[in-house]
Amino acid sequence: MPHCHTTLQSLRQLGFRITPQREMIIETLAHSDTHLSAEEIHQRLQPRSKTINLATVYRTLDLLVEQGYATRLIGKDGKFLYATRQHSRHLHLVCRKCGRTYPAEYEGLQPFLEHLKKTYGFQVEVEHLTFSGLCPDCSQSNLVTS
Amino acid sequence: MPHCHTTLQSLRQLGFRITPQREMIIETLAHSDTHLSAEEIHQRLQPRSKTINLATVYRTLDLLVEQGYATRLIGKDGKFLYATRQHSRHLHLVCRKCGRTYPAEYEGLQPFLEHLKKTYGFQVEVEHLTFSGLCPDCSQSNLVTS
DNA sequence: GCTGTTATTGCAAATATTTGCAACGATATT
DNA sequence: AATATCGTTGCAAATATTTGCAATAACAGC
Ligand SMILES: [Mn+2]
Ligand SMILES: [Mn+2]
Ligand SMILES: [Zn+2]
Ligand SMILES: [Zn+2]
Repeated sequence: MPHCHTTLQSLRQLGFRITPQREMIIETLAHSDTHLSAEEIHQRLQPRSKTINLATVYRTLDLLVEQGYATRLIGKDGKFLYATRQHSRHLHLVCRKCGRTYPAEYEGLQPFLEHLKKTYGFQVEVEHLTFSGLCPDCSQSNLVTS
Repeated sequence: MPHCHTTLQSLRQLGFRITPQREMIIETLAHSDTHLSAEEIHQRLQPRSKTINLATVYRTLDLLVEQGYATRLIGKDGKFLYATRQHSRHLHLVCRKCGRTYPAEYEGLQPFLEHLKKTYGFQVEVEHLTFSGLCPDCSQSNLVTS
């Protein structure tokens, strides 16, 4: 069963209704191999549905994030982007200076996340963790005199 | 020398101009003990300056984040909030379900950040790191059937 | 202190995201 | 299959954030 169907079933079990709009949005996001903005999802749905509204896309994405089926991150241009949990897992290292994003492995992070779980009872979800800082290129030219 | 002056001097050395607007915005943010939104900063400046524009506040905050003097995070209601680097350092554990933020220590994270530095040359800035996941309360009621 | 250069501002318009509400339709019940 | 319930949608309006541009003013050089 493809993951978008799994998500739909889970949502139904949680008491949410499965509308054609939600089906299309989830399917589009799950089948994309890149992060998508609400606007992009909306445009990709135009051929299939003339009437689907952008607000519905936003609301569905909010629901998915809230329920843990998608993650939201801030794109290079400052707009929100979304991806499903099936999106390959990696850290996002985002340079505050040039805005570029570098993917990175997060395995070494596990011990610390377990520590957080034990100490605070908080379960961090590693999909799409984002760290902000300075990339190699920008580190050289920028020494902050604290 | 108060930290807001340090920031102003650093910005000047980087070639940015020190305008009264920037002074007021930086001072307001640096002296606040909580995260502030652009709108809140703008309102707090009204008594001092009738004409300061909200767009200027946004632009100045962008500059501060870009240059590493402030951090931007997403507040409980989804709006952006800002804080200076002088803001006490801590992790933000943000629950995706209820939206609450739990402060946490980040010391145990250092080894992993050094690993990132060695491996990718990326210098993560720990001020205001944000982890998303499920808080203790919401963990119980929400089991995602993957 | 005056002058020139050019980064920064205010304003208005553009864009991005959220929200109220009445109509609609998914689901459970019969 | 028809009905009732109530979560969801479309639409329009509200709000949040960004951007273009001409006028302004910071600051370096004289
Ligand atoms: Mn990614
Ligand atoms: Mn904080
Ligand atoms: Zn960079
Ligand atoms: Zn919670």
